Amino acid sequence: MTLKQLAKELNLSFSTVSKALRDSHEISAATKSRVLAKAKALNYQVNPLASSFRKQKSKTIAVIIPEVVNDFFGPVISGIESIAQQKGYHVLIYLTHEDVEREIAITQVLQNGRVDGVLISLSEQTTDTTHLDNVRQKEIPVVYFDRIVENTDAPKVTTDDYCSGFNATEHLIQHGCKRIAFLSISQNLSISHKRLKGYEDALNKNGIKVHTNLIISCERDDEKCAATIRKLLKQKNRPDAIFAAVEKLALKTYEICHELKLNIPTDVKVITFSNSYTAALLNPSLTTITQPAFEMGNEAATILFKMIEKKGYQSMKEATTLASQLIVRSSTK
Amino acid sequence: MTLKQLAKELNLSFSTVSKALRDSHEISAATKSRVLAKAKALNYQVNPLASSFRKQKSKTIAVIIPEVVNDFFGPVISGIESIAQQKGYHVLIYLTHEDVEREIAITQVLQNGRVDGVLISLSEQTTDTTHLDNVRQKEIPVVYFDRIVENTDAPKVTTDDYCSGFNATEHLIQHGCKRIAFLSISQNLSISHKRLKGYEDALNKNGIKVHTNLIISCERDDEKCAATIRKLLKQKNRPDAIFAAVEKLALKTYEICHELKLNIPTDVKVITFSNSYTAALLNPSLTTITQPAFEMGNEAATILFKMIEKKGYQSMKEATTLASQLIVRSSTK
DNA sequence: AAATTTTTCGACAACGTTGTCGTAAATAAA
DNA sequence: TTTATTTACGACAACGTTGTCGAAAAATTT
Repeated sequence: MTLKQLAKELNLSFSTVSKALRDSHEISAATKSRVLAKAKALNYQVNPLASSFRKQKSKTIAVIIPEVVNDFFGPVISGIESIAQQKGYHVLIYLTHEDVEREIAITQVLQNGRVDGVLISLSEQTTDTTHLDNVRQKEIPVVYFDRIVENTDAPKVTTDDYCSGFNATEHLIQHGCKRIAFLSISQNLSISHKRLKGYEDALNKNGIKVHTNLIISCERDDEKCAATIRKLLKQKNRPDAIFAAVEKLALKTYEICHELKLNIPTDVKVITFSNSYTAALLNPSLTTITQPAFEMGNEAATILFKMIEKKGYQSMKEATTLASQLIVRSSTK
Repeated sequence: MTLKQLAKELNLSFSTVSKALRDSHEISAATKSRVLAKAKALNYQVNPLASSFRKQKSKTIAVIIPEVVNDFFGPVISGIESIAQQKGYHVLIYLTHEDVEREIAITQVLQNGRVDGVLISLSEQTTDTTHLDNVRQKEIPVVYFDRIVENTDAPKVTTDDYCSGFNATEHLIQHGCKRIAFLSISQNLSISHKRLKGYEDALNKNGIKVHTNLIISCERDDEKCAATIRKLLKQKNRPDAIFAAVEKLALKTYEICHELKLNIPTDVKVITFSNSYTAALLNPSLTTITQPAFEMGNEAATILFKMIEKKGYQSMKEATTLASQLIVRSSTK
């Protein structure tokens, strides 16, 4: 059932029918309702491929994320999707698997009208973002969230990573910790930087020297990761607290502590960034800095749609910061 | 940069250029390489909107799932996306939030060429699937996964829910349990049915009477859910084991047990379907039936692409069953 | 009643691509 | 050499929709 067929049924020109369906002021109320009724009766629906092609608007956005196998990106997607569904937009999802080459390949494919906007959380390998600047040059708005890049005038949505890092560290210090190790995954990510800066500043403020050998960047590989943590906790001068920048590292720490018969929190206190519901149920329950993941998706999508809908999106360069929550549980008591 | 502009640069007709780019046998090797070189030099990319429209193929599939905020659907998406990326397809994601009306609205939107295929895991409210039959009638293949519908000849991918239910129950019986409660969320879902059937058959086989008041279907609402479990565990004749059909209910059980000072596994043993990595780290570690989520996404996508690519997809009606894994931990020892 | 404006609709040309068909030129078969 | 066949390209018409423009008909103003 196409527009032309519908028009023939109605004895109207197809341009009239088209305008009637889109509630154009050029069409009388009488014919509008006649068209609408017939369209409903014959279950006519516009062909989105044709419509998108004609208008050069896809009514689709892309979400590019490293992976979706943790408790952070799931809610983020949910937050994005709820706004998109509201606005009548469709959501394409792409996973980079932390691979910058894939990230580049994906952005390449988006450059030609397939999407009207892009939401991205960078891969841990990404240092340069010309591939995203290329997208933006094609008038396709880009919003960064969580894993952002600093030196861009594109809008970004993050949580207050510096404050969270600072507060988490002070929390440990207040509970008597002197040798606090900082575990993160990638040196490239701005979130790692900021969390680390918060950590360092908190130590300095409290008169604790920053030991670079307590600042550890783990590999992606699960085994190497475990080995690093094991080595850290086995050394004579072992840290009395672990501050993990990502949940995975905290869970590995739990495993290793169990293996080495180290008690949490007596021997080692543990704090981590995490959005996992099960943190409260761990043994011992895990103190977390929990990010407002759903809200972050929501906020990023809202900004993106503003940019898509208004043309003056060039002006939108603000950085939005959402507050994370420090949830104190047994692992730091 | 369009095809026409590219053709003008090359002093060729745009149909020649089009054919050269798609490696048509009608074009000589010499001009092909000339075209390809120029296209690369000018960074020409086909307009996907135009191409899709012309061919009436979107190179896009839809994934419709209830939600993405648990450890099951995340890996499923990952499994789907990896195949799609391989095949050069794009993945649209839609969340029903367990709402059948939304599910219907979503399928409505997909009917007109926006996607070449659909992967779906039904909402817990869905009993009737004419909305998906409508999609299939429009020659758009549909593959069901995990939360499927029985009475359809569309392909379906599930895990061996009956066996898992049976084995989990026998596992509890072998550990001395007599009063095993079965907790699920929806009566509509075929997975719930099958898991329940496995539970019942295991009881019968072992000479244990099936008590209908131990078969409990929880509401979606978190509070009501907790109240139901609390009531169950507070009664004089309380069950000595909980078999949860979904992870959420097992975690709620943990919470309530903590609240009521009931010891797991001494007072109550707990087993659940779950894909959570943290199950091993809970207090006590949680015995799970773990589904091969990533593989399920992979398998479903593979079948869908076969149907999309071959025209003889009408013949594909098989049901694929993947094996789940019973991982015994402390909560049932 | 004439002139002007508004309302309401139809004709038509895009949007960029793909596939069919026609047709020269080049090659092969008669 | 003539005829048949293949090769290599161009012309052109779609695909279904939207937006511009023109023009009758109706309503309004002079």
